[in-house]
Amino acid sequence: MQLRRDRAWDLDPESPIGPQLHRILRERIVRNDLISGSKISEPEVAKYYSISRQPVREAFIKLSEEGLISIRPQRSTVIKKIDSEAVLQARFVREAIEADIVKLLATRSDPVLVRELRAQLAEQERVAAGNPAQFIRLDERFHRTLAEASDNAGAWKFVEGLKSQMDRVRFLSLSFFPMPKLIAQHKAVVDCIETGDLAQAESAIRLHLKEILTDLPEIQAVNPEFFSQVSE
Amino acid sequence: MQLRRDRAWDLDPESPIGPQLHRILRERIVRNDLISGSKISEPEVAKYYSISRQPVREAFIKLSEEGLISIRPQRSTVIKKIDSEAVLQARFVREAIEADIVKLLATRSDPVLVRELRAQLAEQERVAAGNPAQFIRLDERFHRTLAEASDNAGAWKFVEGLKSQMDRVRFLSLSFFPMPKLIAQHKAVVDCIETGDLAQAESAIRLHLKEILTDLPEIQAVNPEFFSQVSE
DNA sequence: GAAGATTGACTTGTATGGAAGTATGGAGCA
DNA sequence: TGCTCCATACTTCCATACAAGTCAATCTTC
Repeated sequence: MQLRRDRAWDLDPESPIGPQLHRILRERIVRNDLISGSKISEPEVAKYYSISRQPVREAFIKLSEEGLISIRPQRSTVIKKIDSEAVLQARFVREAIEADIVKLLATRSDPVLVRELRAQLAEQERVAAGNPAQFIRLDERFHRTLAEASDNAGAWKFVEGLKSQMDRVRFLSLSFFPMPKLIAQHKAVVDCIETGDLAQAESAIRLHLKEILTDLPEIQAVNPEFFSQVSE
Repeated sequence: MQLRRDRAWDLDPESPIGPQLHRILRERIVRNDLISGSKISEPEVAKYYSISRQPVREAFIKLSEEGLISIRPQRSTVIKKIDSEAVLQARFVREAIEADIVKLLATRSDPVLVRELRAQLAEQERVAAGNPAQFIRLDERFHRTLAEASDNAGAWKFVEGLKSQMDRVRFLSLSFFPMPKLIAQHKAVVDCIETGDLAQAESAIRLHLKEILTDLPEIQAVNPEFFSQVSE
């Protein structure tokens, strides 16, 4: 498969290799740098990164649990195509979690948090025009900030896992996705947190997280080769 | 450590050993069969089950991700004590997910599902008197049925991971936990699903999942040695 | 007797070799 | 030409060996 054409994905031989490799491979899969549907094998990756097969195997197992690859013993391991059903389920769970998080934040209405969020909003608007990839980073930071501010840092670990499924879709269509709209939705959430309006805050974040529902069919129609759906 | 005194926890050499061992060890930890705070090592477990270190290692990694053990490289691996903070966070996330699931089910109000749930309620009442451990199984089945009926089978995978933290607390005090009350709460949820009352359904499941909040302090006070809290 | 250095028995992380199963391509035959 | 069989090259899974770090007890030294 097309493992070559790497860039700065280097790993530090001083710290445990397995987890490092897991992050690297996940990133490459989510960004569609590693093409979905293609095969990938332990010795191949091991040789490429000049490490043994054991850490590779451990990374593979984690990727498999996230639903990004499919390990078929004695057959092969393939990078799964995007399963739109899995994306929808991840989105459902994520909406449920973040809705409760935002409700919690609205009951508190912490001024320090609001100021931090507004600073992030400004930064989002600054990069909104030109850099979609960078915006995705800022978006992740925004949602992580919400989770951690609710004293549920543990909750973010789950949301993070759910995001990888959704992010695969996003990276498919970096060009057309409506950053100004998303920023406005972020702003609505912050406003409701500030005013302490629970119901409005909840519906604002739920609306925001439903955005992908409208985009998904389009993106899937444009890039059918990246989705499993009926085929296979 | 006290790995001996096993019972029927045997593994099938025909199917992959790593995942099997993971389930077995998780079960033993959750049931406090393996004492929290004690050390556990790869070669020890490998020798006991007459397998190599490799599958054991894979099981350990998974347990570590669930927050049940703590792997300290070159030092040792210990079975984590119950972190009441982690329990609370798991509970929070679980409530959020299941609340949305039940809301979804109430909008549909599927008679077939309701009949299935009522059958489970009857079974719960049948064993309620004598067998707390069996009740926990039925309780898990009840909640899993809800998740799967919402066409979000994927969501259950997450709830399952969250449950392990909460179940550790439950197994600490099998004697005093109010099965009739819990069954009544289950029944309230089913009733609301049947009548299609979204708001009532949501508050019913949320109330049900808040039950552990009242029990946790008591249980922790009675069994302080199983909790981390202040000490380390 | 007390404090410090050292050796040895642990721990987990990584590397490598063998075993069992599967897919594939070519040879042989009808 | 088309089908069957078989050998070979893959794959993942498990076992074993080595490497590097940590901890504790013991021995030495003051």
